[in-house]
Amino acid sequence: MASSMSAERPTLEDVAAYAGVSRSTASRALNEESYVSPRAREAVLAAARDLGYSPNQAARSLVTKRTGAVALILSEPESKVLNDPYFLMVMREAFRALADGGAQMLVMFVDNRDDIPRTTRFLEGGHVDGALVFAPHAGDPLPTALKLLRVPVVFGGRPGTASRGLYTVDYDNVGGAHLAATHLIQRHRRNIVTVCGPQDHPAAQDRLLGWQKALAEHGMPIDDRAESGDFTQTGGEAAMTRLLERHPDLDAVFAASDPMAAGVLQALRAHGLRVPDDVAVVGFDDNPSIVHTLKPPLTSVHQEPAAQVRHMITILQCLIAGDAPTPKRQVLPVSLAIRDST
Amino acid sequence: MASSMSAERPTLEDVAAYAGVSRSTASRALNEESYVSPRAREAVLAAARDLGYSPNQAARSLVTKRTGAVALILSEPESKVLNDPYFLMVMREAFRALADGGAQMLVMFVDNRDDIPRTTRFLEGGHVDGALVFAPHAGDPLPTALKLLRVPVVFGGRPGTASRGLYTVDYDNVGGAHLAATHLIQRHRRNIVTVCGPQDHPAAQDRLLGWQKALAEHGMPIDDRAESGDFTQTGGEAAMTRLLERHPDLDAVFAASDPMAAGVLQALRAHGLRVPDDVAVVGFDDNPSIVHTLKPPLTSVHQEPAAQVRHMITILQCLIAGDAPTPKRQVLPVSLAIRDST
DNA sequence: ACTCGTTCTGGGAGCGCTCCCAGAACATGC
DNA sequence: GCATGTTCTGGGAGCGCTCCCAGAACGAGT
Repeated sequence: MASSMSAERPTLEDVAAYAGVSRSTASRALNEESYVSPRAREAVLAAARDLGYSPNQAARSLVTKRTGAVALILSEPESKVLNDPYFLMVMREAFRALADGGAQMLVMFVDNRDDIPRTTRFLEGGHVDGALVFAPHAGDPLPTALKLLRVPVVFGGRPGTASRGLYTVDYDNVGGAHLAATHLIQRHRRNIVTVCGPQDHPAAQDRLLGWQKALAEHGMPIDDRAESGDFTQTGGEAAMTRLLERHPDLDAVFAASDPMAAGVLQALRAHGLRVPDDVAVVGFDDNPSIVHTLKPPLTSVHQEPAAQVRHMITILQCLIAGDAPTPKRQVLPVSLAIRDST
Repeated sequence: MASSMSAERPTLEDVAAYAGVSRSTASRALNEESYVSPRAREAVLAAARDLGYSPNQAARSLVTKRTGAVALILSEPESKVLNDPYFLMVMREAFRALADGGAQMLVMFVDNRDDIPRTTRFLEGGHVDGALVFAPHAGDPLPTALKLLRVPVVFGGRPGTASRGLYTVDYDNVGGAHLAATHLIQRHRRNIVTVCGPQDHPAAQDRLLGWQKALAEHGMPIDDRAESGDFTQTGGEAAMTRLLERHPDLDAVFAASDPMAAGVLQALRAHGLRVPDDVAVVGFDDNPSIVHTLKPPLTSVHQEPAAQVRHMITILQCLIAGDAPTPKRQVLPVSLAIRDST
């Protein structure tokens, strides 16, 4: 009763037989190598089309030692990631860029320390050719753990722990904050405060630093003028309220993220202050789904997640190919998108 | 110069040799099969530990015809997904549930029709054992395309097109909307409107239907009392403004999503109406990052994305194992989380 | 002693592919 | 004619694993 099922997937051998050539020639034709006669190539491609052939990845990667897959690792506690459209943009861009290069994207979340052994074991297991990692938290032990592996890894943003020697693609957070603060100064604001991010975040540290630098360059006071939010809207609102108590006469705010800027606007409205007439506000991220829905539309430091991800993938592909690109740390420029809030 | 590199990954043969048994016995010991003496099993496990052995997945799946990977396919245009924390919750839950079962999660986005061939080709290619698909849009051609494949597929939510014969795990949208409207009626509201979702969305259709049913059961008017938002906050605000013009004396609103409910609250505030004193508001989704930040906290129809995803995975695993679970269409119950907005 | 039955073991085959290498086919030079 | 390429082809080997099957080892019953 062993009648041959038509449901069997055709193999390379089937394609070769159908095309009247050998397995080797079929393989060469499909992999677009040289040393294949046009006649043979045509025949093989036609056969593959007719039979609906698609190569068995398992067999291929068994010999090439390549899986054609890349892991995207997001290391942030659940609550944070859920509210952050940034990660979704990153995921989409990564998927798209990888798919265009014929690679698959394997997503992994790391919620807590317990997930780390599983993650490293997985990466060591040879399931993927490399990994893109976002671990924005300073205390995160993941980067250190991954450093020991032989798997190529590229980090998005500056990881807080032991970033030395790692491949990273970061934004110019210092420069962006500097840009924002300078813009406020040019708008003749003289009483500038900041709602900064949590200082266990390298990105938040850099943004605070840039703000401080710009103000110091113009001889303006920085002490006691920074309040930390937690990168969320409610956190931004609370921080702004505290700042207003301390500096009732402030005339400009640099918020280290767009959601916090939204909170800032709320707090200002609650205090009866007009934007930008009484107080100018700048955000950071230039998140399209936030800046345009706010009233007034928010001036914000613009960064390009797509560019970051594509950069990371380029570097990773070099590493996978065996090259060691320099420099290890790349910093992408940011710009300022000026709107009605300043 | 062919000195053996210590960087070489150990194979099963190495483990067997180290343990002093054969390849077959080593395989049996590691795969926890019977017919292995305790002595041999111990030796093999110790050897695997000592050598840091992890099996080559490619080689394994070449013979087992299983990849141990499942695709998660999200079919929604970019703009929608970015604002929707629902998808991120789904992704995390799916990752976690699959990882616990030893399976990998491969994420794919389908933005437009052009992505469909790539997606089907990929699924046909045998890269994954099955797929979880979210395609909430009614016109989406993806479900029909996937129907023709031999790969097990389970849908989240009722796909608009040709849902007959597909495996689906949906929420009781009709029941949830009915629950919400009935609750408003019990709160002695007599002038109830709804901000419904886009009617090319099966879920939105169901929610409108449930609202209509509840009102009809109590002999209340439904004509001219539904305005469509696009599931976003701004859409909800606009729809509410239109409803207020038409029914200035309305005293309750059922919004078919939480973001739209947020817009409803904004519009009501702009019209100087108090919630819940003048107007009661119910949302849908019970999105934790929305309902608690609104003022007042929002009464909303509660659903459990985690339960949905786990259900989908259970069914998918059955299908992969070769079973055909019945019924094909599962509907999960929803409840009402009552807060201060009603 | 011998047959059974059960538990355990090792080797062979083979999954579908890529790589290597020997050699065929063809053109080009003297 | 023969030596010398260059282009093209097919078969063999082998990647690391699982499965099958023959047979060893061991006990228990006659």
